[in-house]
Amino acid sequence: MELSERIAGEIVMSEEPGKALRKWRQIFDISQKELTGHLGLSPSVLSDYESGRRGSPGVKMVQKIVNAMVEIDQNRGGGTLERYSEDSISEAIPDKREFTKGILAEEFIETIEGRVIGGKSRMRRILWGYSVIDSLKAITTLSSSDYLKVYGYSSERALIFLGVMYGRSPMVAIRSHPLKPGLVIFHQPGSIDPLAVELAEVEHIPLAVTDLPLDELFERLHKMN
Amino acid sequence: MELSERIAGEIVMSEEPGKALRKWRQIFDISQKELTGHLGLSPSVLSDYESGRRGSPGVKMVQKIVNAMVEIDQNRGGGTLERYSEDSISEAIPDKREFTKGILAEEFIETIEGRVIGGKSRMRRILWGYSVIDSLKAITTLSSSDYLKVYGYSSERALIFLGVMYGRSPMVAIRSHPLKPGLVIFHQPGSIDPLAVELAEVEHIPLAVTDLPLDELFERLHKMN
DNA sequence: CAACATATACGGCACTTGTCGATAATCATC
DNA sequence: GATGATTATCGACAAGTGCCGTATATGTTG
Repeated sequence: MELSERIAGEIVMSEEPGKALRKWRQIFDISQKELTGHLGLSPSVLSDYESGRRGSPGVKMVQKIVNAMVEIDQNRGGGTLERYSEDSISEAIPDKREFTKGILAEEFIETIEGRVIGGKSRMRRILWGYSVIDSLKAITTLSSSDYLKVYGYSSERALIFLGVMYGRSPMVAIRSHPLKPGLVIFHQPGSIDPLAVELAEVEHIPLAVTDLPLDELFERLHKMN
Repeated sequence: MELSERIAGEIVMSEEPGKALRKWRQIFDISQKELTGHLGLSPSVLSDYESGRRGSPGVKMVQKIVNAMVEIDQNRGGGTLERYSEDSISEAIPDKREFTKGILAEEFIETIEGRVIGGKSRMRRILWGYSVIDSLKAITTLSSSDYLKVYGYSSERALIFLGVMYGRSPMVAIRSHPLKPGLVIFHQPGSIDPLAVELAEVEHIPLAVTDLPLDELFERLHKMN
């Protein structure tokens, strides 16, 4: 899953590892000089690999190089990295934050005056952020790769769904998705499909409902920390 | 995406590549002897890598080894490979097949007397298999990693959902999942949620409904080729 | 516990990496 | 078309891989 592993894998399994190395260096837009500088090596080293004079670099070498590329990219603001992992933010996610310190699911629910309706077994989970999702916009405008972005840094977070009708679809989406949130909130749902509750139970994800007005909800979310 | 690349990536980026090598060899359940035999090498070679005497095998070495593991597994019937792409079959998927030659989505629909209700733009897609999914069982018994197994070798296949109520949840699941089918069929759905149709449209996945009795449906599926 | 299959350990040798530094070739671009 | 940055090429040498064969452990299982 790690991007660096994917890159490394591609390099290793490539016919000409040197070419693959170069490809990724260019994707990251880093010069041989900068890259080797970062590693305390002389530029000719990289050139030798890329051009194939050394045809089978050791895994430690590849490791160092890939890590260096990722680090350099990160120092620059992580542009490339992000382009290759998550996508640009869409309006389907009106709010999204990471906490500096964890907060118990229990407390989270309390703060937004939520009523727990399922997944009670894991109320003492620690959450590290939340994402607010406009259900309708999400399913109509988000691409599948966008879905990953719903989860920020940690998937141990609350997902708050707005505009929920029965709550069945969001829970099915969660069920079918490899990343699981630590808490699910429905904001002013129509009615609740028992299946939604059952899925929360099966996945051991606390599920709660809040009826706070939207602005009040955002208010309380922002005050959290 | 290639499993071999994922394995290679994991090996290369691992702290101890030797350990990772061993891990995968064991997952594939291949002895050092068999593996090295396949490569025309002596077993001590592998042992030396795995135990770390040679700490940084060259990429060509890793490549050879990973390829050998995959090949051996394939010669044996590809058990492990499959387990890592798809999982063991659950009753939520009563039927699932790969075709030997592709079939047009159009033809597929015709064969099962389907009525197209969305995603008409891509009727000439070629399908390479199908999976029948018992909707209720699927969402209640499949784990998220199981969901991958719905897709056999190719995601260019038809997904046939049984026991659909409105068709909303299956389409949302598809929407949120990175792998997309080439055709979606609902078997005797209750009513159809317009959103399901819209999603089919957005994803450019033909969506059709069939009212054939179940046994007749299976009959026709089996006759396909 | 034999007997067998499997895995580890290790000395040894040819060949390749890993690394430098210096020089030569490319490539923008002012 | 001269300047500066980027990449390519290459000889050199220490360190390490790639490979073998054999000897030794470490399991299994009849």
